Amino acid sequence: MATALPDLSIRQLEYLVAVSTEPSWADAAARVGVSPSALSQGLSELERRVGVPLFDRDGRRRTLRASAAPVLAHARQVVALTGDLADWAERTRTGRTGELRVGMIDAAAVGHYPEVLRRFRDSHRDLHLTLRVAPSGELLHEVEAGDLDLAVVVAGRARRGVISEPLHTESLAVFTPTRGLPRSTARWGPWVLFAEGSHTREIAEAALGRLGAPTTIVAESNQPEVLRTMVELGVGSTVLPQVQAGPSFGPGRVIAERTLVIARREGAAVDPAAEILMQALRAATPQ
Amino acid sequence: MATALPDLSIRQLEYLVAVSTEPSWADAAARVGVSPSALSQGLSELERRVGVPLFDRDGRRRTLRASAAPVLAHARQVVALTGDLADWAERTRTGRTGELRVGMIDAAAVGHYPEVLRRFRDSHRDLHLTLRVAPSGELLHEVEAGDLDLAVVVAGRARRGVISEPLHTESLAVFTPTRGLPRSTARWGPWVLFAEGSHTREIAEAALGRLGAPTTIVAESNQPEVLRTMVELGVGSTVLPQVQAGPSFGPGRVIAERTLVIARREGAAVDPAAEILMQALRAATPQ
DNA sequence: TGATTCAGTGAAGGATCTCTGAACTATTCT
DNA sequence: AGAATAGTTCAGAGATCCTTCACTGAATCA
Repeated sequence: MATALPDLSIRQLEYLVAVSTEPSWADAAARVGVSPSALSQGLSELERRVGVPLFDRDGRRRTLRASAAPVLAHARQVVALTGDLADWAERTRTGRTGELRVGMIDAAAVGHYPEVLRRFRDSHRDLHLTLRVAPSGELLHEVEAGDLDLAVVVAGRARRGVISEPLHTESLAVFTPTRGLPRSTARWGPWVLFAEGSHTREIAEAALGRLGAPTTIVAESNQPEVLRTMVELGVGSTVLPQVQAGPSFGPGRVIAERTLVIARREGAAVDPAAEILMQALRAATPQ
Repeated sequence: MATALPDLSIRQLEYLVAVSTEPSWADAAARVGVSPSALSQGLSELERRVGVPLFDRDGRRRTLRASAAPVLAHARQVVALTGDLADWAERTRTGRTGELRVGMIDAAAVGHYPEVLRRFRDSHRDLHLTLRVAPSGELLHEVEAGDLDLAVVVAGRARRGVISEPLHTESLAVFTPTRGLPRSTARWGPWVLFAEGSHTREIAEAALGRLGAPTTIVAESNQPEVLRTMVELGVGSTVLPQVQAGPSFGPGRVIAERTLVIARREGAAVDPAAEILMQALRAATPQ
């Protein structure tokens, strides 16, 4: 039962299979890419470890004994299984199989990287990719909990257990219902901003504070669509990244920057598929 | 397809299985009888060879990732298969399974070693043992052709491709229908002997020639039973080993010796079961 | 808060494996 | 008989694997 298992190497089993298939040992050695000497020694070692005679000597030739059939069958099976495993590993390494859970804030998913996502999805058909779009805070929480392999969020306070890598910096600008902004920042506002807890809102509020503008909030939402509509209706001004302002507004007045980062759970091994997607994200980022 | 297979050692796969079963790596190391360090290094090496991350780091602890499941399944399967192989090897090594083809001349099978055969058969129930009883010449031919693993025959001319080992020497004696043998060897005979081609007949004829006895043959058979009956009927005298003369005759006059040998095919690996039977034969031989 | 213990890692060193290349031997071919 | 073929053995280089020992991070205890 709990017999110590003989430490047969896959290599030796391959030798055995090769010898059983090829006409001569020299051919077999060539097939497994090794010198005839190594093959000979390896098979002697295999025989020693199994502890049962496997070959008959016919002059200088060694031939497989009939009684070695079970060993040969074992070798074939293990070699085949290892081949399957190698295939699986190769697919996993190239991100062509497995599972990948990605989180992105809406600006990343819809504004900056929709093409990257589409291409990645296309070229990894068998990869089970799930994309979750939510505000940074929520996504970071899920990364921390191990529910996401990867997330693109707005940089904020460092969060323990999560490491992040800067990806893209963009400016935040003020957009107003009227044609221009008042000269005096004291007459800016009131505001229609992202909801409490949003990193971008924190950045905007801090910037407005520095500029001496009042920070009266008259409406909030996490949907930029909603914010834009409010502005169009004249409810107030908003602070948005360019990509989310849409074409109906002018260029806007830049008041701050925000940085998108790739966040991953600390200590988690980097899944090959995640690595590939990260490469693609970096490559698709201007500058 | 023809991807080079990673040379995963059975050892490393055992480590993986142990780690998946035991609560801590230290326990796992103890179970496979190795230092924690060796286990740690072995698993790192396994991970490197598979080329896919298998563990997550949780502080100083490493835990199996869910995505490593296929590797673990592979490891379990290969370890189980290797266990089966080890069992088979153990059974084969102790002669408890497999096949063994043995040849014996009748004197050996019926006279000298019936008990050895019975005991061997009893203690190796699952061994497929076939026993062929025939004259030495035929048996040697079959040994040479690889149809027998082992034969007990009368020593004769060396035959190429067959090696033999002396087992037992016994005397050949003359048995006559009358109470005694004539003084003069010239009046011995006529003879009832083993058939042409028998080693024992050759030995007997040579001995009779040396003694100056006539070698007129009046009957021949390979069955000692037949020879004995002929002698009882007064057809002639015979030359037999003691064991085949039977109790109805006196001690007989010793005129020669013959040697029983164990013959095996040259170059053929010694089957463990054959080795065990040979031991038993040697042990059962007096002197 | 700091000491202690536990689980695992990393480096050094030695034993063992396993490969290559070269010399060698038995067999087969011509 | 001599050459060619097939396989083995040997010595040595390099890889691998294991042990010991020192160490770190985390958890626990006081």
